[in-house]
Amino acid sequence: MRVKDEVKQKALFEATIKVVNQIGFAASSISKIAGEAGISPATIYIYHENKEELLVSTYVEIKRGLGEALLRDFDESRPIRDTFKQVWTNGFAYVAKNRAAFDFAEQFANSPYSELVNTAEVDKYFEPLMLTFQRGVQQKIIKDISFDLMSAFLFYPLMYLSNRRHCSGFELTDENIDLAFDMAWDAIKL
Amino acid sequence: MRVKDEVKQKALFEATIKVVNQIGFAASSISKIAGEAGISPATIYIYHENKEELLVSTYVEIKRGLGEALLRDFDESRPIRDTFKQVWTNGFAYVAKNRAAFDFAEQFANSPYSELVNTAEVDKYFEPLMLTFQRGVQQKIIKDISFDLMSAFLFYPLMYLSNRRHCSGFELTDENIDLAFDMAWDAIKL
Amino acid sequence: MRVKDEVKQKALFEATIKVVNQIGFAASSISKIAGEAGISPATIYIYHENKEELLVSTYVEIKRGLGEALLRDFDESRPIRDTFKQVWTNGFAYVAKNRAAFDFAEQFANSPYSELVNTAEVDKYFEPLMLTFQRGVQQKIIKDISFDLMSAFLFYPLMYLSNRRHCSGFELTDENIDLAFDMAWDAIKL
Amino acid sequence: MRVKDEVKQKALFEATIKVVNQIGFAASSISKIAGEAGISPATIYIYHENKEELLVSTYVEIKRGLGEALLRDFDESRPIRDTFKQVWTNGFAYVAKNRAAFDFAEQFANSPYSELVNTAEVDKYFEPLMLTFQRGVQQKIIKDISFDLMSAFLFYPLMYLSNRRHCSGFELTDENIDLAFDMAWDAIKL
DNA sequence: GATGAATGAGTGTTCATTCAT
DNA sequence: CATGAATGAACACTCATTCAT
Repeated sequence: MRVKDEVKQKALFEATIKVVNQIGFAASSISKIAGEAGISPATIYIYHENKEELLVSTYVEIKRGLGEALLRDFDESRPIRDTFKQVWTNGFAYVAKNRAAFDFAEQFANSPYSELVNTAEVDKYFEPLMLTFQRGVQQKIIKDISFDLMSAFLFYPLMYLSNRRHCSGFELTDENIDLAFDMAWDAIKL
Repeated sequence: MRVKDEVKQKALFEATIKVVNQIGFAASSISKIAGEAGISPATIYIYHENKEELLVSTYVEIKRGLGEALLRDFDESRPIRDTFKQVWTNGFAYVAKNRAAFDFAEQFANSPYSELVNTAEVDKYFEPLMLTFQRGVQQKIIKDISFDLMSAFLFYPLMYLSNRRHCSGFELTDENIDLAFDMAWDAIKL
Repeated sequence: MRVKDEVKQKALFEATIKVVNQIGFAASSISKIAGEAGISPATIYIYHENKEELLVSTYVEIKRGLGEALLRDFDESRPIRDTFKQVWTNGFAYVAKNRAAFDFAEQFANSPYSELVNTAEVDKYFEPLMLTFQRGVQQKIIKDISFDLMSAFLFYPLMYLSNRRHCSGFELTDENIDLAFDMAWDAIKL
Repeated sequence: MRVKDEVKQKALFEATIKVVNQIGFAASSISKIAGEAGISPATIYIYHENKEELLVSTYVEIKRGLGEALLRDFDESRPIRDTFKQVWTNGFAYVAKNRAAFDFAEQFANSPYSELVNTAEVDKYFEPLMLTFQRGVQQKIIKDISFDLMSAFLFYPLMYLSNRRHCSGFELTDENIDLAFDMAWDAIKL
């Protein structure tokens, strides 16, 4: 893979997301993605080793963007609850702005492709959150639980509530988002 | 005339689940499922209209079993917290016993196939839970929230914690399960 | 093949004709014909050895009916031109009443299945015409030509003009039919 | 990028004709045609949208060739009878040289595929004949009949007499061809 | 006599990928 | 760098036919 045209690279990511969201993982094909991106199927193989690598790197790219978004205005000096609330709000804002990318990631994460992801790389994008969580535990503000357990009541509900497939009834108003955060905080706070 | 074989019917469901779990939704094919079930691909079309219907009915069958499992020893006369705790425990017990079915359902629910499910039929299996939830709200034991919002902090964390793809770090010991339930209850209780 | 239910036998012929006309030879299948006839595919094999034999015998049955129709009111004692004119009129009347059967025969006759027909048996149904033709030649009323050559200008134009696929512009009014016969007769008369 | 191969294109047409003639429309398949042409079934889809389009375009190509052949040495300045005689002779010459193509066209024209043909395009190839016919009617050399009616006694008998399936008894000698033309002319001349 | 279950072989078509240009 | 041509392998699905009931 020779990196040359960054515009094309980006168009390719977007086409991949669009096609997968429109017709699903199973029906998505290299030629359809190429068609959507306005390039030849053969050209994809200049930018990506194979189909698998295209999908995985698209996912990682999304995760990178999500990590960036969640950490916007991140300020460790503020109280831990405020920090998490900011992340929570950022999360819903990201979904509102990047619905397609989010939907793709949800589908991807539940497919066997997800096993091919370099988890260390992805985790890196969320490291500050991990550290803040640990600080919260040490300061006895958060329950003495594992990161997974906290995620189950913080990040995962966020995803559930944002997922239109699962949760069409939840309106993403500021009020509702605040209400939901209170619930999440009740779950994890000591 | 030979009689339609219920054993074969069941073997087909199990083969479908197994294949999808092993190689994923996208790579699963009728012929692979048939091979796993030890029958001819053509035979599948005697039992199911097409691939879609095979997958959907497999999912609905799993959901039926899950509903049944969650409602085991269901007793509305007990305190609402106890009722939910029972459901919670039943849920983890179901996953422990039916890991494959659970994994299939997780993948299915995040695929576009999920749009083909008759949601009314599936919801029916979980109706008593809905009613208990509503009773909890009326009795001011549970926060005044929608069913979706409660699910985000009760059923969905259960699934997350049970999902080995997402959450390999959480050990499903009784202790951990109890701890997690406390968190869920903290989130939804008034 | 055990002949048992003549009603079913007839329904089978009609279903065969209908299906072939609706979807064409290539797409016609035993199961579709069985469906149209309201019986099981397996039952067809009680009445017919295989698909081929079903189609061929349907064709022969049609030809029998056509022969019968053409020879209605056949009277060798009348002038030869009148005899042929009667046959000509009968032919168009047959098509008007048995459009489906006619269309089937046209499709069949141009397929390789036609090679499987016992031509001697079919020719038998049209023998009186052959004899009248020969009489016409002997009496020097008709040109000294082969039966094939006469057919090319008598029976075949009849079929062409009746074939909606080829000839949608020709209206089958009595006047047009008379006019066309005059042309046919001009061609073959001495 | 490899260049689309015109030789392959032609081989494909010929293979299509050959297979259809050998085993019939109903039994002809893409893979058999590909096998005959010495290419992969998938390659056919580079040259043709689908099976239907392959068959239809093969037919149109044949019709184009037939039109060209019929109009060889076409000279409107000669007497109308001579013009038609020339066309008639050309027709039999075409069949003699292109038996396979002719047989394919006969089968095709009697199949439901024929409905997919752009008739305007095909008619164009035969337009000069149409005009000559109209001139003949105006000059009161030919009966005042429709083009269809004339075809029934000119082109169609030509096809019948050339069709080995229908007409094995007619020998295509010059003498017989002349004799048959006299009959056709008797039918249509005023 | 009648039929639904069963299947191996086949259908038209699309796939991910390679390669010559 | 980019691509259209090419393909073996696979796809979902239907076929004609058999057979136990």
